[in-house]
Amino acid sequence: MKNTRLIILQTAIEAIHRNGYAGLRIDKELAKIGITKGAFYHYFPSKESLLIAAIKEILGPEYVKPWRKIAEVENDVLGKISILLQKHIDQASRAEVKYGCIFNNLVHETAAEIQEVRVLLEAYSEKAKLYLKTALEKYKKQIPKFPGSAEDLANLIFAVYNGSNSMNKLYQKKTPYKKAVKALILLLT
Amino acid sequence: MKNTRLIILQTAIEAIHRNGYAGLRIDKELAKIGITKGAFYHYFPSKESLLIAAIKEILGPEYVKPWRKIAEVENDVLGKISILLQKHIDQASRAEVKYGCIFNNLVHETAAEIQEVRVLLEAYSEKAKLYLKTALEKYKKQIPKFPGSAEDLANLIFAVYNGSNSMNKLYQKKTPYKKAVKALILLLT
DNA sequence: TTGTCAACATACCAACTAGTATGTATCTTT
DNA sequence: AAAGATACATACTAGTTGGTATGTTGACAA
Repeated sequence: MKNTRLIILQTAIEAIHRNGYAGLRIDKELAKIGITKGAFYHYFPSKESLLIAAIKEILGPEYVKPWRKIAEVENDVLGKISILLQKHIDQASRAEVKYGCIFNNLVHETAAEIQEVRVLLEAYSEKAKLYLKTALEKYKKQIPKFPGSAEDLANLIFAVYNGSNSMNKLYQKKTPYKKAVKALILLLT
Repeated sequence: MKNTRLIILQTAIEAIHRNGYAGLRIDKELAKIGITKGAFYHYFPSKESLLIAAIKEILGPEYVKPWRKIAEVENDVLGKISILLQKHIDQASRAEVKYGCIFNNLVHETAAEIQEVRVLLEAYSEKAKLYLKTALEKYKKQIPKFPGSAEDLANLIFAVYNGSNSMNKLYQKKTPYKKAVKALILLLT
């Protein structure tokens, strides 16, 4: 079983990560895989449908995953959040620092242009933020330093998380974002 | 005096704001202005040189400006920073919420692709961050709640500032970022 | 055995797009 | 006033790119 469709999806995701969706050249990726346009248009009616499938089947769920785990945590929420924020960058390969988080990149590139994609990305992002908010509410006592609502704090953490993408891409190194996370945790503990 | 060059720059900036640099179609913008390719290539040797000129002459200085003012402030740094972060979104037009901050957009779009542009953007960003850091160091006593270094805090504030762009574009509204800023200020006062 | 359909391959196109080659009118300098 | 330099206009090209129309092959159902 070859599962050509999945191979197309994965190859496309890698390419989008490097060059963005607009920069994705279908022909070239197909040539790399060793198949032709016939195969591609057999599985996907258009380039845009490929993007939507990639988000729905792979990128969206992957983005939400670590945040869902936060909601399942029982103790030391702050420590777990800290680790999540750190991991986001520590585990990032050189390519990921250079090219950024593909989910966030797509927000920047397509949100203003393709409504359907924006709505999709928003849904996954909201889902992730809700997990975070839930965790923060559940263990509010563990964060005595913060006087505001879990909603506000969740948005702050998310802003930093999103900001990391800009900082990594711009500076091509991890230190600025690391310092930001350090400062945030310092303020909360 | 017509100053065709400046008109090209401003028109291009608007178009880049809407469609990104890759999405900028030189011909179409020239048609809008009512000039031809002869004029364009008289002033700019290439599309890329147009981008670089736009950053050096307009976008870079504009980006740094509010941060320089922060460094000149004498009292209530935190209040001034809060206002800066708020203004960033309060004064933003609907178009700016939809299309995001053009400077930050360029970071996302071109940093990984065009080294020269990345280095330029990094320089302006560093300049702005240095102003912020200087102000924070100068009036450290005004922020007793923060135990870390001015460097770390400056990076946190910048991460939030950068994150705003993602949040606005994704949610197409100002509230999530506003909540994030609210939480940050709450933590610092 | 024949018909159907999924899973591709081949060949082609129409539209676009940055950039170039060349021409020309006006302005400036000498 | 002659000689450039400046500020454009016109016309064209070479390379790309998403998408389509059509053909082929093998599996499987009837």
